[in-house]
Amino acid sequence: MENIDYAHVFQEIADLLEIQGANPFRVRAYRNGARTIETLSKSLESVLDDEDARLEDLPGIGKDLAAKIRELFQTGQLQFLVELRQEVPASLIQIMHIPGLGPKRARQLWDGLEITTIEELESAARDGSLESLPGFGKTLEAKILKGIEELKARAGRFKLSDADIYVQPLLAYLREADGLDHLEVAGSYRRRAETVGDIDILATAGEDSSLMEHFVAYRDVDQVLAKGPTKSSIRLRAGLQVDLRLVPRESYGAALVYFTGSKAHNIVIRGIGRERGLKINEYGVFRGDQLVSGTTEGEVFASIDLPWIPPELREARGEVEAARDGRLPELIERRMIRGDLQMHSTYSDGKNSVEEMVDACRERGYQYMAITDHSPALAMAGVKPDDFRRQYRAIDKLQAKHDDIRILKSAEVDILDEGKLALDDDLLEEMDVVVISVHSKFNLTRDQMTRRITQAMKHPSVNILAHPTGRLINRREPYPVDVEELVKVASEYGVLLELNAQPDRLDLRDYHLQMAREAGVKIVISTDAHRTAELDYMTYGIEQARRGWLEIEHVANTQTLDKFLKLLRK
DNA sequence: GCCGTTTTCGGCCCGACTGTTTTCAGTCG
Repeated sequence: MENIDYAHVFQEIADLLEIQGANPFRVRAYRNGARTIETLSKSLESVLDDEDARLEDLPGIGKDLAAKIRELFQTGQLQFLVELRQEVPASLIQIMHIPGLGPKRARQLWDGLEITTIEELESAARDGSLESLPGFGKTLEAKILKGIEELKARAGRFKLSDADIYVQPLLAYLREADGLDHLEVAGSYRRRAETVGDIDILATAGEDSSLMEHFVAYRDVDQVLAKGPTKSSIRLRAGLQVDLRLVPRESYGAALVYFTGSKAHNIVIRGIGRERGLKINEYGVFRGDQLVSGTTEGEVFASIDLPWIPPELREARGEVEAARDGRLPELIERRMIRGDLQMHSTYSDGKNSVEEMVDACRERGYQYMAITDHSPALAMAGVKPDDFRRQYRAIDKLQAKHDDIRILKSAEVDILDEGKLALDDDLLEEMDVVVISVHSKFNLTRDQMTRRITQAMKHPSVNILAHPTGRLINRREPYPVDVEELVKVASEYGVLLELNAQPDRLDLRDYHLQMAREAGVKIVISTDAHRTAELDYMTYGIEQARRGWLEIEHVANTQTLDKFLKLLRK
């Protein structure tokens, strides 16, 4: 089991206890334990193996949770959870994923109307019987129906970062198989799409290879869905379906193109082949019955006179035409990043001190960084103006110790009603860079929200608009906002737009980035790290930037410190 | 359920917002 699987068990317990009406601090204890496990830099099972390490030394893990971890490790299940599921229908947890419904209302639905599933909830909302429950009115009913729609639309999709957690160990395991020569993940995972449905792995191997046997014997298999000589499917315990295809060596490139997709991209490619009398499929490129190429991807593209196209671009958004005309972008790479412009410290809701964040950025070879703690408008997380000034003095002292990195004084300032900012102008003027973002009142109309944000962008101190659409992947839709208008105002006023690299956010999205690129608006890729390890989310930002066609010149934090500062309007 | 100590138990984040209500409960961050 991976760390995230242990974390999920504790989250489920927390959810079920919450519905039961348990002591809220007990619930939180399970959630804290889950968070500790999820953010652990090493595997929980390696802690179990290590004689010098004790589970109980991990923050939030006491005697009880440690015992539960050991039980899970040894038996693969947890008696306590089994019993809990008999008391509370686990399907109620799904109901709590609908915005507006929490543990109390889930309990109310169960007690009052015997609703335990999304389907039952939907029909009760449709026939109006929900309104018979105290506290449920027409507005909430409509909100629930909308929430169910959105939940259905994303059913079964995994965030890319979650898929990585399962796919990487599986790949390492598969590479141990005898007689293997090529192994690669295709599909939306390879295109680095923000969510993935299932995982397609392609391989080539010798005739006596153990690969297929090895695959279905993987330790995390929940069910073997199909097993054949050239294709097998498994479902992992996490619910992720993985297909493994064994293809002939001479077809490997063609299969990789075919299974990497996207479907729309493949249609364009096949169309060009057909114009030239070629048939392109997963087995190769054919003229009549004659196989003409297909061993590598490069060969397949070359057969229709195209250069190799990076997988991130294969979305039929103009990449084939660009390839044909020799204007494929030279996509940005991780090593080009020289700074990170959004991160938090213990002054607000970050887990590491300013000094620890500075050291972590130096370790990553950055030339500059910005500490962007929250303004006071965000409940609990906010830093008061005096404390910002205290932080800036601390930064001065820290800066004196390091000449290899510039620590920019900053803040993530809340955009309030009507586009006002949550900090006073004189404090904003003391900052080296001002980052703004929306964290409240998401239910404005599109026009109101767009006006609110553009108004804030026009403030003369503002430099960067962070996570411009506010979406949380698989959890919350973006608030309604006209991104095209944001891009236009950014261009007029010299505001940079953020690509937030948190795997939950990835905001702006790939096609917005393409839009910004066209408009000449520079992008800042920031991790929004709340602990040092999250600085490595930069990779997820880079991948989305590549999907958005961004090159080095389009990304402000690829520039040297001097050039970056010149990009900030003053 | 965890933590830290006061070593045996009390404290654990809390304010904004929403939709419902008519003074507040539930959700959210």
